[in-house]
Amino acid sequence: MASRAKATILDIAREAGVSKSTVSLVLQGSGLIRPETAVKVRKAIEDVGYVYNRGAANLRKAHSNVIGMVINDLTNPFFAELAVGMERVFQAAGIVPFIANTAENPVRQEEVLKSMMEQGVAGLIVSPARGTTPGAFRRIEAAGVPVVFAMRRLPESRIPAIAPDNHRGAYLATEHLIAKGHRRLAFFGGSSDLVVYQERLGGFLEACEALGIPVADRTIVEGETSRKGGMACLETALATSEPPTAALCFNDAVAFGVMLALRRRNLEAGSDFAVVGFDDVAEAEHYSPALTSVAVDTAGLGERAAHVMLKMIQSRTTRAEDHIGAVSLVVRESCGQNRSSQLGDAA
Amino acid sequence: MASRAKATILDIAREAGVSKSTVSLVLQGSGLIRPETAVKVRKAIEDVGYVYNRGAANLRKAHSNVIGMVINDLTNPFFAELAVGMERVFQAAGIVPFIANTAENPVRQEEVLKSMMEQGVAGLIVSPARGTTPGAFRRIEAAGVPVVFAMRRLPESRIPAIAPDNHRGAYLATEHLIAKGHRRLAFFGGSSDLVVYQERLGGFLEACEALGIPVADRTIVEGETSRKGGMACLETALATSEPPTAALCFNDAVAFGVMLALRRRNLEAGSDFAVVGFDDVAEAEHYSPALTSVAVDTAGLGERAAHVMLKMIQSRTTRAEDHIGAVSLVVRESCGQNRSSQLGDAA
DNA sequence: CCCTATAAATGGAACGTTCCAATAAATCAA
DNA sequence: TTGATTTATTGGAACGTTCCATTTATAGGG
Repeated sequence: MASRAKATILDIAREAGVSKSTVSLVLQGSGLIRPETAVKVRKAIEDVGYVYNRGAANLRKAHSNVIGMVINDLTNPFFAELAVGMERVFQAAGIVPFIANTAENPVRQEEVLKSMMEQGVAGLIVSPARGTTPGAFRRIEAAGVPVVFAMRRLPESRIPAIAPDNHRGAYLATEHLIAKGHRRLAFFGGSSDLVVYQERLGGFLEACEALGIPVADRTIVEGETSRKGGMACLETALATSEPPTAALCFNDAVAFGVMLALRRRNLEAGSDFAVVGFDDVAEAEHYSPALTSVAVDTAGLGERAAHVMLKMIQSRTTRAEDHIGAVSLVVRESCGQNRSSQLGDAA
Repeated sequence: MASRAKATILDIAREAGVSKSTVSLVLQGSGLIRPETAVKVRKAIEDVGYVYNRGAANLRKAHSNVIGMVINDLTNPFFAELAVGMERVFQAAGIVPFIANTAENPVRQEEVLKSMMEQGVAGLIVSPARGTTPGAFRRIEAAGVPVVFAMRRLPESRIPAIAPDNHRGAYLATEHLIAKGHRRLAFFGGSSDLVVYQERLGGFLEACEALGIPVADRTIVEGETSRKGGMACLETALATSEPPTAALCFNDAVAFGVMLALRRRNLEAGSDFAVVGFDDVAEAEHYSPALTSVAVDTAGLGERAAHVMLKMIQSRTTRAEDHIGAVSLVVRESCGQNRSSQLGDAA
C-alpha cells in the first residue's frame, strides 16, 4: 500500500522533460523559468505526489524555515496565547514554528533543545523550565543559533528576553488594593527561584513601602502556581493571627484557586476578601466574580518575540535588546467596592 | 560572534585522529568500536561543539525520529493533556513529538501538514480542524506516512482514529440526568459538522428514546464549543416556553459557560438547573460547584494513540484499527440532589 | 550575415551523513 | 610459521537538494 520509493526532483524532471535544475528553480519560484515550463513542471509535481525534502535542501542552503518554540508548561493557556501571537508573524514570514513541551523539567528540556538543534532550526524561542542550569544554552549560542527567552529569563544570561513589566504590574495592583482601603496585604504563590517571582514580589513590596504598609502587615506565602497552590495559600494565610484582607496573586491560576477556596468557606471574593491576579488570561473576564488582573498583552509579547527573532535571523546575530512589555491593571469585580470612602478608583 | 562554519563529522574525525566512519559508528552507539576509541571520539565531539545534522542523516537512513502532532486548538487544555500522554510513550521510544497548532483553520492545517512532511516526520497524529476536506490526507497517505486521528475523525476516511466512546458517555450522562428526576432535557453546544457531535448527540437521543423522554421535551441548541458558546446556549434555551431543567453539554468548556450564565441569573447550578460536561478536564473538579462530567481518560488516549503510531511505524503500514476508549461518568455537584425521590444514584 | 546581448535551461560539484565492502590488526588452531 | 577467524577501522558511493558556471536558443544591432 505504501508508495514505492519517494519521488525526487529527478523523477519530476524526467516526467516533465526538463533538467533537475529547472525543477529546483521552479520550486523556488525563480523568475528565470519560462511560465509555460513552470506550469509543466508543477503539473508533474502534482502527478507524482512529490514531497519536498527540506533536509536535503538545508544541506546546501544556509538557513531552514523552522523555528522551535520550547515551552515549560503547555497546559497553561497563557502559553497557548503566546504561541498564537507568534504564529501570526511567523506565518507571514513563511516560517513554521514547532512547539515542544518540557513540562517544567530541565532534563526533558535538554533533550528537546538538542532535538531541535539537530533538526536544524533557524532559531529558538524558549520559556525556560524552572531549574534550568546556567550553561544549558552555551552550546546553542556557540553554534550561532539565535535564542530568545519569552516570559521568563535566566539570572545571569546574555540572551535577550521578552517579558512584561512585572515590577510595574505588581506595583499597580498593590496600589489598587491599598486605594481600596486594604491595609493587611498578601502576596500568594510562586517561588523565589524564578526571576519573574522576584520581579512581581519586588513590585508588591515597593508599593507597600511607598504607601505605608508596615512589614508586619505583609503576608507572603509561596506556593505552586496553580489553582491548587492558590487554595493552599489562602488557607495558610487565613490561619494566621492577623490575616490579610486582600491578596495579589502570582498569576491568574493562583487567583482562581484563591477564589475557589473563598467560596468553599462561604466567603465572597470582592466583598469579604480582595483578589488580584496576574496575566489576565481569557478566563479572568468570564469568571464569577470577574477577576481583576494585570493584563500583559500576551499575544503582543508573542508577536514581539517573533519579530525580534526574525530580526536576529536576518542580521545573523545572536544578540538583541531585551523587551519589556507594557502592562495595565484591568479592574473587574474581585476587589469589590472601596473599603473606606477615602478614594475613588484609580483605573 | 557566531561560530565559524559548523563542525561536521569530518572535523571530529580529524580532531580525534580516526576516520569519519568511526565517528559515525560512535554516534550511533555501535558496539563495533573499541571503548577507548569511543571515549576519544566523544571527547572530540565535546571539544568542537558538534551538533548532529539529522537532515543529512535522514538522506540515507530510512526513518526520522520525529513525529508531528497537529492540533486544532491548543488553547483547549484538553489537548495539552492529550499531548502529555503521548510524550510519555514517545520519550521512552526516543522519539520527539513536534506540536503545531492549526487554530481550527483548514488552510493553516494544510500548510502545517505540508511543512511537517517536508521535515520528514515518521508519522502524524492529527486532530483535524473543522471543515477539513476529505482529500486533505490523500497525499500523505500516498507518501506512505502513517497518520492517526486523535479525538476527532473524518466522516469517510480509512485513517485509524483513537477516540473515546462518545455515544456511551452521552448515554450515561443523560441516563444520570433522567435518574435525577429531570424530564425536560437539553443538549448544548457543538455543531453538526463534527463527527464527535453526531456521536454525543446520538447517545443523548438514544437515552431519551429508551427512557421515555418525548421529542417535545428535548431541546437541542448548537453553539460554539467554548465558555461563551455555553452562555449563549443557556440564554437561548431559557427563552423557550417550556425551558429544560437540565443539560448535557458538548464539552466542559460549554458546561462552564452554562454555569457562569446561571450564576449571572442568580440561579444555582445543581439545585436550579443540572449541568453535565464532557471530557472531565482537570478544572472540572475544582470548579464551584464541582462539575459532573464524562471522563474520557485523556492522557490514556494519548498514550494509546502514540502506541498505535509506534506500531504502524515499525510494521511500515499505514493502516490500523480504530480504538474506542472507555468512558465513565464522574458525579460531582453540578446536578444537585435527586429531583424526585424515586431513585438512588447510579454511580 | 555575423557578432553580441539577453533569456532559458542545464550538468556537475558540493552539502553531512550512512552503509557496504574492503582492509588492517589481533587472535587462534594447527 | 601459516592460514583462518574475529575484531576494529576505513574509504567511497549514495542520498536529494542548491548553486555556480556553462551551454543552448532567441533576439537585436550594425
